[in-house]
Amino acid sequence: MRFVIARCSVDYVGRLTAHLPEANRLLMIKADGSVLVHSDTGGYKPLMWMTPPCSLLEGDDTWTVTNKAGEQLVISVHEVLSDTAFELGSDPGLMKDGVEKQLQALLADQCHVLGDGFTLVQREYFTDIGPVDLLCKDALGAHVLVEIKRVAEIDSVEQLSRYLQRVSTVLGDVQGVLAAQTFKPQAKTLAADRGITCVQVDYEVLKGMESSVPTLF
Amino acid sequence: MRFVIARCSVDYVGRLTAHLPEANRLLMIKADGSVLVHSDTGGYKPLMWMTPPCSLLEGDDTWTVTNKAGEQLVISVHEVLSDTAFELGSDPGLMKDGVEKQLQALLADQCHVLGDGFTLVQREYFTDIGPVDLLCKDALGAHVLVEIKRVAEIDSVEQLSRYLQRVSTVLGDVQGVLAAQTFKPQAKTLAADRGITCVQVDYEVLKGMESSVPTLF
DNA sequence: GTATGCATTTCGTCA
DNA sequence: TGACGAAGTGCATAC
Repeated sequence: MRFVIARCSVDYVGRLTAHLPEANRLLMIKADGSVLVHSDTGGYKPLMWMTPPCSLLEGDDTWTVTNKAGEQLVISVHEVLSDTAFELGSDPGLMKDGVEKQLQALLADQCHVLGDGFTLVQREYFTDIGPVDLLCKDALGAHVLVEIKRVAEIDSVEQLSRYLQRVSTVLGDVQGVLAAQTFKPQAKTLAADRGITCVQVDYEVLKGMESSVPTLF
Repeated sequence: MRFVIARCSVDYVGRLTAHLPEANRLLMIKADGSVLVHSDTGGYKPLMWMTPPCSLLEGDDTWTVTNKAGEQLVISVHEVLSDTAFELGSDPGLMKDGVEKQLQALLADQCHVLGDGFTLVQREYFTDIGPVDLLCKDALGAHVLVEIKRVAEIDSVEQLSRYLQRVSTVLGDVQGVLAAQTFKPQAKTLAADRGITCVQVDYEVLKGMESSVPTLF
């Protein structure tokens, strides 16, 4: 990885055009060829960048970064304050826990929390417009489609509505359940309007319940 | 801005939990307090980060970054390979051209490209479920709602559908037009199903047409 | 402060 | 490769 501190102006021409006036910034060139232009504020996101694969043509005082699609980052380097490089080696990558897939796995195991007497028929039930997170049956044996989100927004209700409409032509009358850790007010309102049940779930509680099962015996 | 090259392991506990095993990485501490952990690959996005406002507590070999919500980034620094800092000063910020707002302005001026004899009634027409990009009238004087996207996806159709349903109670029968530079197939299909017209627009052409008008006289 | 929608979204997965 | 959905989405803006 190479770090250049430079007084520079930058232009991006690609999906949009953008211009950065002259100022001191960090230019970061990664081993994979990607280039990031960072300022001292506005964490996380670079002011401008080019994602790999791309190539850097380093001229006398103009650097040009080009990718496959022909998008360009043109950096005019007016003064170099520092130019250093380090060999970092490859990164082992990171482990995540708590995202939607985990929630889906937990709810597949414990779908009774979604409704009284609910049993799992299938996880990732595929329709021709996409996969439904869970297909369950309620206590009376009627089918239930379950959509799982970390945060349920209005789009989640629309998505489940489409599934319900689609699946009803195959399975007949089907209920809908939207399960999430948090619900946006609009989502709750629209869900109620569509006859969709909202079930708030707690990831930590679900995880605790699951881990308690194997340790009990 | 401070740059530390270090052999470190990192843990994030917040909206999810994540762990980075020991490896050489760049730790970037910005003037606004934000902390970014970058590896030598995977451009643009840091492996882990904390966005401002947040505070860094620098212990002997453990750095702890905490934000208002109580989320934490815990960095175990095993070996520091480099530790430098630069005063970059504030950034003048960047100029953008070509995003949705620009497209909206251009189409407001040239709404005839959206349909024969279309005239603009109002830009950013506010409804109680949100603003409609353009309210137009067609050649016959009937109202038309226009939703503008750079890329039209299925959600764009849902969004316009909601507006149409809402506005129809006020303005009576209303047509819908979805204008975008590119359309996802699903969006086109659903739009056709809902009786919504899709109009593909070219940003460069619109811009050329607009700039030609004032220079003609 | 909360809610809403855009983003050069980026990023993964799967057909 | 293209399409689709999630993201610790981040981020600006309107209410």
